[in-house]
Amino acid sequence: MKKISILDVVAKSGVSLVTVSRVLNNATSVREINRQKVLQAIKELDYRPNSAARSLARGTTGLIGLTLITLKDTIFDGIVQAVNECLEENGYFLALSIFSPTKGDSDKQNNFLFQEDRVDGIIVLSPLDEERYVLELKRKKIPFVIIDNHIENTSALTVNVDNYLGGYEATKHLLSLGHTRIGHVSGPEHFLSVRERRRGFEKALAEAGLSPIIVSNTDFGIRCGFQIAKEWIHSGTIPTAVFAGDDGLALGVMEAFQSEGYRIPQDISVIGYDDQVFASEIHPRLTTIRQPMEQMGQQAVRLLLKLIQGSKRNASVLLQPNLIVRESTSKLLD
Amino acid sequence: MKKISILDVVAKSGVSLVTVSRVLNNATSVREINRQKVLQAIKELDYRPNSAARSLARGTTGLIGLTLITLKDTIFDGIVQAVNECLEENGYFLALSIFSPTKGDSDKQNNFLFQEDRVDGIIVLSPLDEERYVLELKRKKIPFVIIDNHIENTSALTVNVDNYLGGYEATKHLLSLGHTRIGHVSGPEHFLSVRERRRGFEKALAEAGLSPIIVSNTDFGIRCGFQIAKEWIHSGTIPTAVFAGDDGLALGVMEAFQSEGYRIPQDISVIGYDDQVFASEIHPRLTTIRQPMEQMGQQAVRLLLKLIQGSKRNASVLLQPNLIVRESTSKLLD
DNA sequence: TTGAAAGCGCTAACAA
DNA sequence: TTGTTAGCGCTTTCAA
Repeated sequence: MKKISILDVVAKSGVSLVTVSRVLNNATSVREINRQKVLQAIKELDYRPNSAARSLARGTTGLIGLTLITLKDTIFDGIVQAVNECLEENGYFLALSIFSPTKGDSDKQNNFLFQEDRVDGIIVLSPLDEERYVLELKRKKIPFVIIDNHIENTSALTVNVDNYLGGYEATKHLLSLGHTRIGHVSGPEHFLSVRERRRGFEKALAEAGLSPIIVSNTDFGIRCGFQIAKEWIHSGTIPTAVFAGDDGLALGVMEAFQSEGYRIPQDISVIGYDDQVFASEIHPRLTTIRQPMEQMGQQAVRLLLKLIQGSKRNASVLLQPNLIVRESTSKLLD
Repeated sequence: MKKISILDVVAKSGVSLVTVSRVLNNATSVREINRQKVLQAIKELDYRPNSAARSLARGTTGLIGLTLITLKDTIFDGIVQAVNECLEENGYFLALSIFSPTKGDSDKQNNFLFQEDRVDGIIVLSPLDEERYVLELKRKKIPFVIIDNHIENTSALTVNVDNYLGGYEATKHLLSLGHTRIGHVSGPEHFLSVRERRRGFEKALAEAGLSPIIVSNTDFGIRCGFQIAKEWIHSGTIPTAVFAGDDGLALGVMEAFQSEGYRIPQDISVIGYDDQVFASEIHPRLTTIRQPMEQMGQQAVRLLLKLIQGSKRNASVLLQPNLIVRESTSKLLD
């Protein structure tokens, strides 16, 4: 039993190969009766066109790649789901690929899905080794868009969320609740997003005529937040509100204060960043800054498809984050 | 500037097309001097073979697909990384695909990466609509392996972890710490894994001549665990140790007890299941049952490649979970 | 509205 | 060790 091809459809339907091809591609110039014959034959044979042959003849694959560095970050889900849906609507398929630069030596770094012309374009999600990555894609002339890029003034097309604004809004929220003793824990300095969030934080405080009560930077994650907050407590500098640079840090900070007998939010308000899955599940539910995942995915697809269609004059996108007020922040009690 | 093809390499190197092809495929039968000429030409032209043409000529794609239902589950990362690495070692590429059955109506359900012969085989990770999925893959004659299947006595090749054993070991751990008043919160009954874990739990207790102090089943997740534990507390039935059916439930249970003034693990021990990323980061760090992700990935690849190579007599794999003792469980104090 | 013919870029017999 | 010759299965001019 061999693989059935278009020729089998030709034989069964009685029309020419070209006509079958036309039906497959929804060409209008096919008499309805012939179209039905073809459709019938296709159904009976359970025929599906060979994609390699199609790609070869057309010069395109209908596949869009999206590279991820990890599956451990639950905020990616929203972006990827949106990209998936959006591509589907446009007749493309999505293929995700894990790309951890730790693994790939510069030699074998092209040893992944996109070494060859397997995709028509790529969406790069929060790349680690961005510079080299961009260079490689440009050299291969693969259309691409970066979501959440880390390099300032990149020449690549990007979709980003305004981290400065996020930090600003988070801090304004704490200020609006009456807090004046506000601390900040942030992630590693070398992330552009980290610096931007802090800049927004400082700007909001400055506008209120205040200074941060305490600021620490560390790595992302629950344990780092925990440790920093413990240090604060032991140093005797206790803020009434904390802006944490990510939800993991926020959770760690809450745990640390709680373990020392402080109540959240009655004694100390905490706001996070990202709206990870756990943010809305823990107790108290975490107030945080949410990045508009759906929009990020949609905009990236929109940009990429325009790029593929040869459009010039495309512009990078900067989206706005949203404040999600939940239970971990409250009015300052006196 | 048009796309360069093998013909350009032929022109530049001076040897025949077939020889170039042989060099590309590492055939041994090429004189070293010619091989060098070809390699040189390839380098100068920055030539890379067209994968569609290759696939068409060879009849295989060199791509393996892996379907995920969500990126919100951090335990998938280990499996996917292992699969990625393992495939690479075997000369294959990995393409992940999101497949949420909620989206796909039965009509357009084939409207995803694997509708056509785009991959040589598929690894299905924890499918939701397993039955239909399996049927579809069989109909299309795509070789596949399921990791973490939910249907008992499936005819498909599977890689699973022994959930019965996991539940048993978790409970033995609590027993070995001297606990006798042990409760269990589990996920939805319709998951095979949920039933198996509970069976192991009950078996271990029975062997010790004990009965569960309290058992509840609910949905997975932090909030459900929180709620159940609150109910227990209000009902006045307080265990000294809890086996939670997943880490989210465990965290929720801990939060609930802590919020009522109980200390973990001094007053109550809690053990989870899965070893999610947060399990080792929260305070106290969660004792849990870990599924051997790397092995799962490796075994799935091994099975799938054998299947693709036409091997008969392949057997499904059942792996053993591991107890990870951390800080959320301790000896019963009296 | 249809069809014949010429590729798309590569691999794989089969000879030489 | 090399090269010649057919395809792989489909799309796409170009005529009819």
